[in-house]
Amino acid sequence: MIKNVHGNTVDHLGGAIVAGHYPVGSSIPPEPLLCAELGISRTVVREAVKSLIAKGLVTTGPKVGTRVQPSDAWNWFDPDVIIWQSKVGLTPDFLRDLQDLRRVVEPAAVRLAAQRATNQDIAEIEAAYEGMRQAVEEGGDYVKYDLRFHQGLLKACKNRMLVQMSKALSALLRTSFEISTSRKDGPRSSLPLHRAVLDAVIAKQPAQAERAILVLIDGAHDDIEQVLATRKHLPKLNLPASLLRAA
Amino acid sequence: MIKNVHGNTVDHLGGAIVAGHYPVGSSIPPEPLLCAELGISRTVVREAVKSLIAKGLVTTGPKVGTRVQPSDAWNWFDPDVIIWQSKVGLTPDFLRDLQDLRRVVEPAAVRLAAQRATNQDIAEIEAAYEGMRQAVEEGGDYVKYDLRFHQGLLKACKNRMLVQMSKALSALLRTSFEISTSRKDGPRSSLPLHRAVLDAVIAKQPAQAERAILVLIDGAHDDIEQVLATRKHLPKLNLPASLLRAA
DNA sequence: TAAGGTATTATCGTCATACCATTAAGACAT
DNA sequence: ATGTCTTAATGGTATGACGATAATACCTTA
Repeated sequence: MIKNVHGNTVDHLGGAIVAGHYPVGSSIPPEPLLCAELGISRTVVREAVKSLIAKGLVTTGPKVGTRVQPSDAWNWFDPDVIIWQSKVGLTPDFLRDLQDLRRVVEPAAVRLAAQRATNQDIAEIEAAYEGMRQAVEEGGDYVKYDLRFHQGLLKACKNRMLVQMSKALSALLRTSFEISTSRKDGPRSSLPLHRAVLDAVIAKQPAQAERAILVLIDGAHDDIEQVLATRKHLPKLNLPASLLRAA
Repeated sequence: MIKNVHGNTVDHLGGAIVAGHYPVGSSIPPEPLLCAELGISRTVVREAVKSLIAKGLVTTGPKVGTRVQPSDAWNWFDPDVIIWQSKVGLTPDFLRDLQDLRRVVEPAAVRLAAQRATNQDIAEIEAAYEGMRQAVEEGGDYVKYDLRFHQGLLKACKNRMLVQMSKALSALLRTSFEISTSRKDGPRSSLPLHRAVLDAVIAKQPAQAERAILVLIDGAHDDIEQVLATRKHLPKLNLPASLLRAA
């Protein structure tokens, strides 16, 4: 953590921008200032800014400085952008967008997975399921295997775009899973739902698999809604840092 | 073209990587070599590489050099990556991935649009439709307005992620539209289908809108399949450069 | 006074050089 | 044959200089 100057700088600036620290359309401090503030050389600042440009967060130009782009120009599927947004707080808007996305992507993905999954894919998902089952019965990291289960599904549909999305979704999935897990008998009750999805995929029954995962997703959706409702007095929902390290 | 050294360098390297010029997992030439080959300073090379890292194309490390990442680690929703892939040739695989994606995203987006579109959104889509109609009857750039029509729909669903996707999809949409347009009475016959989608959105009938756009998509899908079949002897389908400038 | 062109200046863009840090690979010893 | 050490290749960081560009201020002129 003490080294990695470039990575830290990108994180710092990207996080600050996503956090709304710099108003959209305005310029962030000029390069020399950033050098001084962060105690780094101009080289690092410039390379960090280049990374931010590639992620669509800013544009640059002589005399105009480095300007923050409107948020709909950002590359919202960039894992870093998702992480930063998660860190600054999962606003209801952001959660709704991600829930929409999940409801769009996952059913379609399992439909494809039921048609295209290889034995290898199925073995991996089965292993993840086994991990979940063990976590319920003997204790263990349930969320970890839950994540692996869903990412296995996304991977099994053999579509690069959808696989890419699984990375972006992972932040939401973690949140979603953490919330579900923290509720009463979450894991134990959702285990059979997962089993149903997996069985349908193994049986190559796309429609059935889609129905099964919709149950799962809508359940998670309800959980999140409830938690948001009870925390409505808070402007935003902060995640423990531990949730954000895995993407 | 004579200036913009950084942009040109990113394009050059990114294009070469996506084109498979450097085998996955191997290293691209060391920085000093690239400086010599491209006649640029090391600063530019390094900043370009940082951009490529941000797009997920490569990783770097001392002694190991700059290594090309496997293609499923790339940020496939980055407009540049899409452009480069389009330039190198739309392989059947890539087209299939994009078709899948379109079939997943657009129906869902239209469903949401039918629920959330503002009058402003509808006015824009209506204007695009009017452009299409005029292009059919009096001649004009049909594809331009077709694109605008579909992007208007994506925009109307008020979801940042889906809007983002519209940018990535635009390369495919252009191809798709160009192909459809080049077939018999494509535009004239698809005009009423577009009208049906728009009417359903205006009437706030999500299910109906979804059905309507599925007809549209599957029609385009068939057209592309046919064109691919007749060109099967070609390893890839090259696009005219003129199609690639708009993303 | 108002309008338009010109000079100034702030800021990024590019280049060049030097030195540091990391690590893969090969030499060496056990 | 295996583990350890040295080393050299490569990227990482720092610094300084100059060019290019666009916003701003200023100055000229009608």
